[in-house]
Amino acid sequence: MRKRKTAARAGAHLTRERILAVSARVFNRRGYHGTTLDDIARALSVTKAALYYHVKNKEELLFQCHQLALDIGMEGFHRALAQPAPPDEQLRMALSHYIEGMADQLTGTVVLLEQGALSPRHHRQIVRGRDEYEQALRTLIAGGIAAGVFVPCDPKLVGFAILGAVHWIPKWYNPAGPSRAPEIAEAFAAYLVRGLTKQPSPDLPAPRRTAAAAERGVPHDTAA
Amino acid sequence: MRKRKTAARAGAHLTRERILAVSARVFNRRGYHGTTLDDIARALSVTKAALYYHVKNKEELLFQCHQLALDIGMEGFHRALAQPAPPDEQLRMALSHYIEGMADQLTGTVVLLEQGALSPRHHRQIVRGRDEYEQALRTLIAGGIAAGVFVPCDPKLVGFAILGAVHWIPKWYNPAGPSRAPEIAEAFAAYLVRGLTKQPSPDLPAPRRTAAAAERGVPHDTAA
DNA sequence: CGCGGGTTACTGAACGATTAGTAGGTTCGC
DNA sequence: GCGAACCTACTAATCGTTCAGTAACCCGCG
Repeated sequence: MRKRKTAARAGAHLTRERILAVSARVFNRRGYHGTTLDDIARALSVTKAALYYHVKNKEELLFQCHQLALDIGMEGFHRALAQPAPPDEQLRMALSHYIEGMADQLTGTVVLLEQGALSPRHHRQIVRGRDEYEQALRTLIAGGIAAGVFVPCDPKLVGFAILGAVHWIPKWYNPAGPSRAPEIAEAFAAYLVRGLTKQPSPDLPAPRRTAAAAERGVPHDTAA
Repeated sequence: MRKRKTAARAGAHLTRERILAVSARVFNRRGYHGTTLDDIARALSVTKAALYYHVKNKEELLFQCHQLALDIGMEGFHRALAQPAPPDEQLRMALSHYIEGMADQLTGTVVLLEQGALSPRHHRQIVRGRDEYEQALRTLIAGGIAAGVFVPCDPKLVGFAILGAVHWIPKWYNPAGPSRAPEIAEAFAAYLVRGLTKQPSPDLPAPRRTAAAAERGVPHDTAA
């Protein structure tokens, strides 16, 4: 796909993966336009010019982040739909995969956060991918309703609610915090699916300690 | 609070409210740093310098947006908690008020979207307000669990899920679109509360037409 | 009634800081 | 000694902010 040949050289600190992961984190924290290439370079302990050896420009960096996020999301969906399971179970799987992927690989990337940040060509491509993802989600929800598993509702609005909850995760997720990615994925998927299912499903995953003890929050973006 | 005396003059197109509402919309679309004062001025059909007659600077504009969003949120909570109603009904009221307020008054403002955009003083103030709001939400959820109305779960994580769903609304909400604010507020509140309640609550508000017909999406940030 | 000082609500132009992107040199492993 | 990987130092452009001016309007004074 790209010119990578013998890139895993000796002192090659800078891999495409590392650059993408760090960029995504900084983009999420400070916004695309609020992030300077020096910010990213500093987070990678290199200079700005070193980045330009690996990536074409800043916009391309953002594009790759979006593309990766979409790929993770779609992969989760395809896996879930391939399983012979009821819609609620499929939805739970798809969401769980997406959330874990976002948290682990990217520390999250927000899809199309800032309009006008991507070039028109890239914008179209990402919008197309995002629409596909949203369609898949709505179709799954509508199917669940038709099958009598889900409560009647507007799949579009509920889909937006689900995506909002998931896309917001990078805003508060702290890899060093008390909640690990799999735990979050499980809790979110359970809660978000439970709002749709007709049958009273089993209890949501409870916190490790008492519910009251969990009220102390992660400071999230306070601590930076 | 301000020096406004006879401001409702003849050609006074520019009111504080209008500036805030328009700024919030543009900030939400393009991000804080991605928004130039010329963008906002153009949306208001004035020049950039005219803005400086009404507001101190760009950062102050963002601060006011955040403050207004927090005020709307907290007001909804206080109203809901003042009612002698069970936790699920209180939560529904609080969320509904917040969502309608965001959509109507501001077309939404995203709380603390870009770190480092606010001055340290303003940042502290908004973080304090946001933490209060989150605490109120978690306390309400925890209370509902203790009262046996809500399913056992982690109030912190579920709270994040709810806030994410709500804060994401400005990203796709289109005042000219098919879904009006009260409808969205009702659907969201119902879905988000339903994921918590033990008793199988009545069906979610269904779309006006068939569920399948609603699958055609608003193009949202495609159309701009 | 008119006229003049004062205020409100802006405009256009400029400045200064920031920052994406570049040009060209340097180091290090093979 | 050669090229991959990186650095230092710069440029060009954007954008927040300031500032001097100005048109329209209000109010009191003669």
